[in-house]
Amino acid sequence: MQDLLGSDPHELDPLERQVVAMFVDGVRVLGLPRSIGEIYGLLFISQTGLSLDDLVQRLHISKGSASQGLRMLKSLGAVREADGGAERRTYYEPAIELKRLAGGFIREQVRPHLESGKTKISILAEKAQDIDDPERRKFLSERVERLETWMRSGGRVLPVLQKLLGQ
Amino acid sequence: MQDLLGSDPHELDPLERQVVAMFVDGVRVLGLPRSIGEIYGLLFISQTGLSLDDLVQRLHISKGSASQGLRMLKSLGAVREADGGAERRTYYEPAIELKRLAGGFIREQVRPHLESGKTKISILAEKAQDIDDPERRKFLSERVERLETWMRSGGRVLPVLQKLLGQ
DNA sequence: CCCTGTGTTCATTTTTGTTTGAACAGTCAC
DNA sequence: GTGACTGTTCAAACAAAAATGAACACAGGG
Repeated sequence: MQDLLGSDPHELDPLERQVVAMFVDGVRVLGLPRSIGEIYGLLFISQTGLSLDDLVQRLHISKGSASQGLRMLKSLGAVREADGGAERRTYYEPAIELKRLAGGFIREQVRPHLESGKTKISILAEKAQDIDDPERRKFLSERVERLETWMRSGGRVLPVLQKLLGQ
Repeated sequence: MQDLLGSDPHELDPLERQVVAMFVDGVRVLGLPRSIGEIYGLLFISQTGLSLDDLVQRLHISKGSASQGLRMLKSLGAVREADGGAERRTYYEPAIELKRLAGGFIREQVRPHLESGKTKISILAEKAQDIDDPERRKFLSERVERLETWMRSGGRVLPVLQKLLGQ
């Protein structure tokens, strides 16, 4: 079904395309899947909330991708559901405060790794104590200590980051 | 050729294995390939510098991977060549100062994206001015302004990050 | 009920990115 | 020169991650 009266609203216009591409690039740096960038990008540049079906049709992605992408974006606090009134389907809007976006990313993607890292290091620290050769043991202790320093620095940095981005 | 007098020096001992696994996890968070984590991890836990061949044999990776991995680690400032005296082959040692590691990562992996992002946004800003519908144009300008704010925040944060990690 | 519209799940396919290994280049010793 | 050794390159093979789409669950409405 072609729209013969001007541009097809199902297609992205060049400007939208460019914004979407920008966000696709952006999320790749963060190690997130392409579809996340497409979805967030389109929401970011849209004046009205979009439904899952809107995303499917305009981005040419599958319902599955759109559903999973929205789930992740919600968990990151990067999109919220608009209160659609009596509407059946739900519409999504982007969160555009950097503070919120960064906070969600840190909470969901960074902190868990920091935590599990700390655990692994303490296990390592114990094992290092069991080494027989004293010289080797000393060296390992130093390196483990270094890892612990790294983790402490990481822990100190995150709150500062969040604070600086909240402006 | 089996070493019958104790552990084979070509094989990683359990502790080394664990450290390597930790770094493999770590670099994945940063979006870097597995081999980078393996190589840096083994260097980190080794008391002496290691040659390319050492890495190939102990990690069971190809010469190609080792060569490319070392190149990237050098560009990140995460390994340096030990001054091997009259030795033919070169030995590599890890940089273990967080400041240096973070600095290299920011310089090589983060800044370039920030820069290209700024460029893209200014192109976007121009295009937004060409939109006919005044309401749409106003909305787009706001969003572009928002993107510029994000970039400014990003630019402000990096130096602080480097400073905080240099301790 | 049954049917339609909305959204989720998950096994399979597709895409992307990494690793491999063979060919090659450079260097030193003889 | 020639051979042994060290390291690089890059097309092809492979593995990991993401997207697809069909089956499914759920919620109104008629």
